[in-house]
Amino acid sequence: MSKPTPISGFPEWLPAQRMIEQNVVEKIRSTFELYGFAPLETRAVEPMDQLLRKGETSKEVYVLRRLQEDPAAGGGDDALGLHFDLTVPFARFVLENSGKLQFPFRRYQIQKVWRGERPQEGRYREFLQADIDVVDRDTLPFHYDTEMPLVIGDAFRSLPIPQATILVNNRKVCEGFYRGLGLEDPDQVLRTVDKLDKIGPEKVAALLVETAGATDAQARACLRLAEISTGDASFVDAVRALGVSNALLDEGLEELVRVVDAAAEHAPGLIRAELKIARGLDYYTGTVYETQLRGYERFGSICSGGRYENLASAGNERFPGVGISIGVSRMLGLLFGHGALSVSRSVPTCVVVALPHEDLRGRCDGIARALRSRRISTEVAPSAAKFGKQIRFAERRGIPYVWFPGAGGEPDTIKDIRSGEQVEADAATWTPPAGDLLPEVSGAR
RNA sequence: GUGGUCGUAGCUCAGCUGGUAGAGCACCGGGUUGUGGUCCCGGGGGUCGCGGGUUCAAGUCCCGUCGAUCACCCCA
Repeated sequence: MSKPTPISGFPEWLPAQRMIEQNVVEKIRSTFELYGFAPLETRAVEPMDQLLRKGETSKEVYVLRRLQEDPAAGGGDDALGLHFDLTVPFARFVLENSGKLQFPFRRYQIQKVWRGERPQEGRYREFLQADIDVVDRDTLPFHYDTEMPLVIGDAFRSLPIPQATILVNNRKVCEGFYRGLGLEDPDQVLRTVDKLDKIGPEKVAALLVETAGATDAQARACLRLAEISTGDASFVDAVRALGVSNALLDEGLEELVRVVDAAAEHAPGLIRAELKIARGLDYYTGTVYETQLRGYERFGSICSGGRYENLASAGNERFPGVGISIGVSRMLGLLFGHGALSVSRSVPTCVVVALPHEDLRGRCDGIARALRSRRISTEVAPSAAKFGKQIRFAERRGIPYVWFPGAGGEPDTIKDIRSGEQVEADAATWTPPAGDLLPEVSGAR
């Protein structure tokens, strides 16, 4: 049998990286809970018609099929697919369980999702997302739109990663502006303007004239709007200066100001109003978020979301929501790729108990048990090799301490192999410095 | 899903116009007969991503495929 090879787009981390991931996820999770988001996990699969309810994303959905299956039965409305985000399954869950939930309902979900896209650095087919959403019945107060970035800001500040900037826009601003200009197809304009960074203003203007029925003047105005980017509420003056008036535009500006002002008060420097960002998903109706990491701008957003007015609705019931999702795998993949994250050791072990002789394994196991009973991660050396080798066993793994059972009635000793310092110790009482108890994750090298 | 670039030891790479694989680091052993990291000596390890083709002969040329990466699409 030949050597197995990776499957494109399905990353597998080494233990050291997995420890970083677990550490990062735990910090994100605790931040979410600090804000009162309740834990939720939904199944990995959804009926295809649920997944395809919004937008034409069908080509990226992985379909579930049994090996022994009647070919004629596949592909119906009841076919199953792996979820490609956590918002759509959540919307379904809310509709299904609305009678058992209290509203406004705020929950977090940290789960794998799957997309059949072509992988690249930081883009995978199987990846982890950490998502928060708030939904309410009929209407959802706007202040939740201002809260989302603050939660994310706190989560990111708890991690040893480069500075994150959340870019915010509001679809009402764009749509209102375009309509105020007299453009009939705001969605088409939005899609075109979204290409600004890739193809440049000249080509966008030409495309607007070509595909969205814009005049040269209208196209120029759209570009002027897209240029606006401010860290405070001054974007309003910049928009007003373009001389377009429209009720929806006014509403959008007012909302966007509230988001920016809230961040200015609680998390200065976290947010920029960036009027060119659009977001691909078509269920967003108001606020939209994207997030860049300093130094990693070219890799795009590692955390995005927005306001959706109609995603969770069935019959008379309607549950508008707002949410944002951290692309954990994407973020880690990028940082790993640039050597920007490290752990103090490659295993959880804090202490290796040296084994002087195989006959003493029982005594060494006892020492390990005593340490473990006080939550100190301990393993006993694999074999009674020379002490030099046993120390090297620990060193290779970054394990900071080696415990030496005392011979012939001598007291035990413990050696910090980083400093070489070795002192007497009692397994019933010895405790490592707080910083050595668990592996420490840090940024850069 | 479409197109481009790349793919030699665990890692970084060398291998000229085709002549059946090499270095540094890492790893293992010994010097140092039970306390590592330096130094010296020695050693193991490669179906040259995989499969097919051209050729007397392919790591080297051709085709396919898988993987990585980039652009498009889309997006975490």
